[in-house]
Amino acid sequence: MSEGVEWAIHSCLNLAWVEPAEAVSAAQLAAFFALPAAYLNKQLQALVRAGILTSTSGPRGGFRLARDPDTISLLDVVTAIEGAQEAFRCQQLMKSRPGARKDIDYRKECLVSQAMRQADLAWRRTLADRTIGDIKTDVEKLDPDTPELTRSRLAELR
Amino acid sequence: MSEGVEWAIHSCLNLAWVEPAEAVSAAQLAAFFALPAAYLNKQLQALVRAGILTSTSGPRGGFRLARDPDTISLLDVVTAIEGAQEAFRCQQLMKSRPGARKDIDYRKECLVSQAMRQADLAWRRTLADRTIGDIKTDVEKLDPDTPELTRSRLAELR
DNA sequence: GTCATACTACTCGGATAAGAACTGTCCGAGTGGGGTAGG
DNA sequence: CCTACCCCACTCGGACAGTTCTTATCCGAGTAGTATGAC
Repeated sequence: MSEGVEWAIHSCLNLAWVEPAEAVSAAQLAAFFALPAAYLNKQLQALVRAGILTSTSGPRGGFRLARDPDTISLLDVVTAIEGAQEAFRCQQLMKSRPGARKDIDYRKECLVSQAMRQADLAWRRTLADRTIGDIKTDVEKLDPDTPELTRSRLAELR
Repeated sequence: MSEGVEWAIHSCLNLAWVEPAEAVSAAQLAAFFALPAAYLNKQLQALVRAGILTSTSGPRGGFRLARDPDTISLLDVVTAIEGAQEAFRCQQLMKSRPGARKDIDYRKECLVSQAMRQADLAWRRTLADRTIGDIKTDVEKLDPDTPELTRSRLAELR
């Protein structure tokens, strides 16, 4: 899995902690995490295309959450970066088996494919049940200073 | 995910359908599925290293299941090909956060990492619950001719 | 006919290239703000 | 002093290289079976 997923999730968390009216530039977020700015920008663009963030050009521009953090699941973020296709893609080896039929889509019928898909669904379900808002809340419970510390640190990097 | 995973699972299934005393060469399996022989051989070597198959050199040599199909889970096969490390590897971006502590291993403490690990565990649990023996049985229920057809087809490719 | 021996063909195993995907970088289009000059 | 205009710095966005991982290939070490020749 691309490391951009981790960058994206932590960036969304930071954006959830600043004022919704205020945009944060890719350069600020990159400086915050000590990451390459241009490449992080590339990942954030993917989040914009997925409808998770909105972007603004020019001075005082940057990225904002496009919707409430409670409506952004981890699966949304992962899908935005990695793409929607599942990790295991069936090549339909069953077609090479004697007695195979041409009219069957083995991506659905093959029992191996089904088992792998079932595991993939379990993974997706777990990620879909956890939102940016959840994690934001839980982090604040562990360390109540986080919102204020994050805001001030980002302000320094403007 | 590497496509070798699918090759490996289907190869194990075929090996489960031949006589346990009889070895099947990589060339036979490759011809069966119309796959590149040398590369399939490489994947099967990984299964040998993982203790799933045993190999024999020379004429009438090849690969055999190392143990009962019911004791070989899909997770075993996936792990043999892909490696044991989970897909999401935490880079500990939390360390860049103001108020972070050096003495904490954020690969365990970071809530993002925990959420991703939880999803990974759900995926692994699903794969661990499904064995080569399970699939073998289910396929035979759908098509009782499969064992005999597989054996004879492999014999042709000798 | 039987046994020992050498040979041959076959198989795995690891070392070696080609290709793709991920990672990282750079520059241009567009935008908003601030400075400046005129009223 | 107020306003309109122009310039500039800032930001995203997509096009362009470098690096790592996956995919694919090739050749050598070792082995089992077979043929051959001697006894």
